Amino acid sequence: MEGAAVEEETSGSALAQGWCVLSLLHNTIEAHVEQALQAAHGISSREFSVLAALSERQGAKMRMSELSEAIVLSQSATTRLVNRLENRGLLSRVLCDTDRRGIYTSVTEAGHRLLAEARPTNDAALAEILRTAERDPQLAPLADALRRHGPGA
Amino acid sequence: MEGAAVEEETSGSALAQGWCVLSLLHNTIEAHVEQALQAAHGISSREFSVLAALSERQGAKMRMSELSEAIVLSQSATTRLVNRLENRGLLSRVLCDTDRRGIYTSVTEAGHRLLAEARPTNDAALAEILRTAERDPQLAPLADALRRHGPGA
DNA sequence: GCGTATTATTTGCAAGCGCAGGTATTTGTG
DNA sequence: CACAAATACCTGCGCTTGCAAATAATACGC
Repeated sequence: MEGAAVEEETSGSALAQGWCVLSLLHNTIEAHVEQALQAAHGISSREFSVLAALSERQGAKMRMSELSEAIVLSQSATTRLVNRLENRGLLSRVLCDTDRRGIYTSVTEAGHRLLAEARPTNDAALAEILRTAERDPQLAPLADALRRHGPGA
Repeated sequence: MEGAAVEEETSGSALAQGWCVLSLLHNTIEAHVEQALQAAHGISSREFSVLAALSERQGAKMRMSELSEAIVLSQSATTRLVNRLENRGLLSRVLCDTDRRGIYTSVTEAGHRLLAEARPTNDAALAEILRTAERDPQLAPLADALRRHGPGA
């Protein structure tokens, strides 16, 4: 009786309902991962994602505009995010010699080390919150899809 | 032009990779929906979700703490978010008479009207960005799961 | 080469967020 | 009833964000 608090029929479309669930799942995971990363390594979820995204490029570098697109963040926010990480010595800016407007952002040695340290924390937090999510009937379908990382692929 | 830019092998775990994709999908959808709702009705994606969440409760009301849990937001942010919506006349606070600490937040008539107006915008923006997402091989699996709103359910 | 449009990045500003701390109310212990 | 602990909500403060405008460099037309 008391477990049946969420029985709405969602007067919005099925798509809106799905988006609502996706959003809920995302926000829940992010909050959990954020806390874990912040507590263990002093970096935010977004900062981690920047390091992770960059490290997956050859040379671990990317242009500012590419980066902002990759993490879906405004260019101004990306500039300051990179500033912060640069000030902590985790990233460094490298001028592009063929186009002096362009700036490559690259992961430093310290950045690679921090990323290597933080990855297990990230994975553990992810696994933990996903286990929890899979127990919620509303979240379970998407959570499963996430775990399997796509049905066909 | 450079459509084949995403060929990384993602040195992180499969879970981390899945989370990265989920995050990308979420942020992309949110950015798109945010713009649509803001442009057409002057409300943010979060404000819409508050109205939607409340309207699905009988009486269209909820306690502050319930609300902050439902939309995964801190209590302080929830307080101010409700303040803003209250100042616009979309929500109203109702004191709980059995526990004078508790406050029910309820959707006003104007709030219901705005929600009714904004739903089509929300649905259209959602449908549009989802069509786009389904063309991205990286996003397609999750986007499909979202459209079907769960494989089994 | 000169001037204009375009592209890449940064900065000013106001708004929203989380954390820590504060107030008001209820609950539990005696 | 008195008092401490817990609960529900609000406020001060610093940080991050997005939008719009500024800056710097390239590309194009002439």
